Amino acid sequence: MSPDRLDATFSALADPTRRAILVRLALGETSVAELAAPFPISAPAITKHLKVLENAGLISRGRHAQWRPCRLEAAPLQEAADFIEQYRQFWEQSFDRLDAYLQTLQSSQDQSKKEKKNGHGKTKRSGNR
Amino acid sequence: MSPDRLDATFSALADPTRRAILVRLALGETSVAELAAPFPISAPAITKHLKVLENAGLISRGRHAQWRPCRLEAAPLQEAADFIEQYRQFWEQSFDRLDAYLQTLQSSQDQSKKEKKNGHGKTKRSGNR
DNA sequence: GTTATATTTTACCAGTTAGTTAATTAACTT
DNA sequence: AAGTTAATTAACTAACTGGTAAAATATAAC
Repeated sequence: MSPDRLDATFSALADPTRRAILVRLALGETSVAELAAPFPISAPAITKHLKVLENAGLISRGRHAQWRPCRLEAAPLQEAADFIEQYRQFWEQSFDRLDAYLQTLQSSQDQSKKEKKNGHGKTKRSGNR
Repeated sequence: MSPDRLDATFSALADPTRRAILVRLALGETSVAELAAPFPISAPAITKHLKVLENAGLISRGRHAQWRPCRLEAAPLQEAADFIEQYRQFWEQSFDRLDAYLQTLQSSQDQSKKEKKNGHGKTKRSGNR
């Protein structure tokens, strides 16, 4: 997955207007005017947002008379989710390293008592979903 | 979850240098100099990137002599993942709506033959993980 | 063919961003 | 106290962003 693509996806997602547009589009294909309706900004501003989303590959456009309907293209979103997921795995790993570290600390302190009960909440951390 | 927080998280993730820093930090806490090493940019530029990440809550900083080590804070990342996940569910739903639509189309065409075999690949779309 | 509707393009502006170099702060080392 | 190392702040610049208003384009409807 190219970094440029991730750049484009994440920066498209960084704007609340654009996120709202995506959520609306998940309900189905629709016109620019209907997309624009909820927002207090001008039509050209919406056109610009749509161009950002299109360049990021998050939406595509059609033609129907004087309307240019927008439809969702979810693939890049999936890539972004995958990046975060991969990252989340790293994060899990660093917890594991912390576990291991704390365990060695504890066992060096508890040399006399052979039991090492471990478990400082390993199962608690936000689940694997 | 506040929109501002999502804005900050996604725009922090929109830069490849910052993503690389996060991935490095997932391997463990480290100094600014070590974080800067792989990149062809100046130290002040790295300081700025770290400030962006810190403002987004994605990292936090410590003190150890003249070093200010950075450590990962994964919670906002999780929120971003949750947003995308929620969105992905919408996306699934729109596939379901498409399913329903195509099914009505097919059944209106196939009025004579009562069988409606459905399944145009419903199980194929990227799984629920 | 004129008029109305939907959308985009153009030209502009203010604020932000990512980078630079030079100077500054903070802490350790001798 | 003087010097070294780590990192930040300050001041500046070029490019990008999100917005505007006004003009242009494209299609439909009369």
